[in-house]
Amino acid sequence: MDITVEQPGSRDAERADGSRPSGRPPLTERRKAETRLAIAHEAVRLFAEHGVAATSGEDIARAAGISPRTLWRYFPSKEECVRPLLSAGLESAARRLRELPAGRPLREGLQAGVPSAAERADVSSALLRLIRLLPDEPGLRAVWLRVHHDAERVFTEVIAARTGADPDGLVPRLKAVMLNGALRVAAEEWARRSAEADQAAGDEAFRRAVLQATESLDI
Amino acid sequence: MDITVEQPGSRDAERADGSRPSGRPPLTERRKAETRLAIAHEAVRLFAEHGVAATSGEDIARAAGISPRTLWRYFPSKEECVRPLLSAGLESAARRLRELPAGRPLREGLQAGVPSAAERADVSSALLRLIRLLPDEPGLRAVWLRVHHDAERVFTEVIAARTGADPDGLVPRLKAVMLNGALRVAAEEWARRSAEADQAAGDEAFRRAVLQATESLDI
DNA sequence: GCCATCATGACAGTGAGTGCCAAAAACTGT
DNA sequence: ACAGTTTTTGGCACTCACTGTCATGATGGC
Repeated sequence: MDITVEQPGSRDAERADGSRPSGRPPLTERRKAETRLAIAHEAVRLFAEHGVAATSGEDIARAAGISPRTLWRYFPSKEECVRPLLSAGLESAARRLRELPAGRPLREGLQAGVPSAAERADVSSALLRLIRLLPDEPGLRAVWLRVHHDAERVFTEVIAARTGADPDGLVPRLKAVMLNGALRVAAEEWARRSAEADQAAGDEAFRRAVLQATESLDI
Repeated sequence: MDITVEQPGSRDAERADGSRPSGRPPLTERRKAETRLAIAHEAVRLFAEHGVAATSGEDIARAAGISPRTLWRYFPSKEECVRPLLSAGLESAARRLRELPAGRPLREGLQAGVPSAAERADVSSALLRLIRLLPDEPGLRAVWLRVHHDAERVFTEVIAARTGADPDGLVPRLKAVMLNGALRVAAEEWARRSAEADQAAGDEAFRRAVLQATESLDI
């Protein structure tokens, strides 16, 4: 379910079966998730305004209203602060694919587009700004690549389950990685076209890329 | 030709037309390339023996017989020290694709396998050890991903030139990224099988992955 | 309201990475 | 071979990303 790697601050996320460890209050959990997202938004804003290099961890912490020590407990590096925004679309895509009725081609679960996948408008607009930062910011690009890399495992499992193939086999992994790369390009294209033209053009570009990829992969 | 990003220490690599800036002596150039590779080998050895976290930049510099300050001029981070090994195979693959006669399918330029692409036995064996470190070392995995990301541009151009498509268009980029991901999986599979079984098995796995990918991409 | 648990913050420390300048080495021409 | 120039290297001091540890405060269970 959860694509992001375990953060030191979220010691007890939900288990695979949905139960919570002892009696962990969802209130605290929710507040922590909000803090995570607030940090991400502030980080993107500062990165966009001054660049990554000129933004210190202390700056981000101050903007988010927490101490630097707490910031490092939420994220292992300042670049990683933007991860919640970058991974939102992929998590949503993975969820859709899992819930897709058997027999339907995977592309049906992927053509919803980025903005509807992000679900919240502020997330979507922050994501747009963020993706436009990627070409000039190698550190953020690295996070973008890592986020997608983390998603490969999930896609592999989904594809294997759907085609009845061995999840550790070569073909499902190959298709998953290729699909994943296509989703990355599609998202980048979405951001480019959304900024150049309008949102509809961005969505259209996303859909076209997904279709092209899923057809050639036959999924 | 050169996939690796420009390093601060190599201020004047060869130009695209093959000429050198003023009268830059190839002797110095060659010595620097040797130093780069020597650093890479020592870094892999130390990373494999003690782990990345327990290996300091000073350790690598001492093993390579240079000062720490010089090490940071050759590479921007200790993880990046392994880049020359990781990028060797991709550079070789890109070269093969460029030199492939027009009309031939791209897969013919890719099926040579990793070891022959690395050309030197010590590079190939170091690469094998290195790829086996990737699952446990997030920092090195990030370099692996970045190296492949850097190769995407080259593959895009090759594919666009071969199919007569617009190099800035969606389809060439899509195919390049997907092919690139497949090459990454193929190399990982090569390393796994080479260690589990023997070199022939590794080569076979590599070839199978490349064939599968190029066929579905129709290149 | 009391207790256990856990998130937060303050402080000090490590080490990666950089700017700056001086020394050394390599290349140029004569 | 030698002088002059350019380039590479090394030493030093510095910044800052990030961590271990402990004290403190907030939260939830009872």
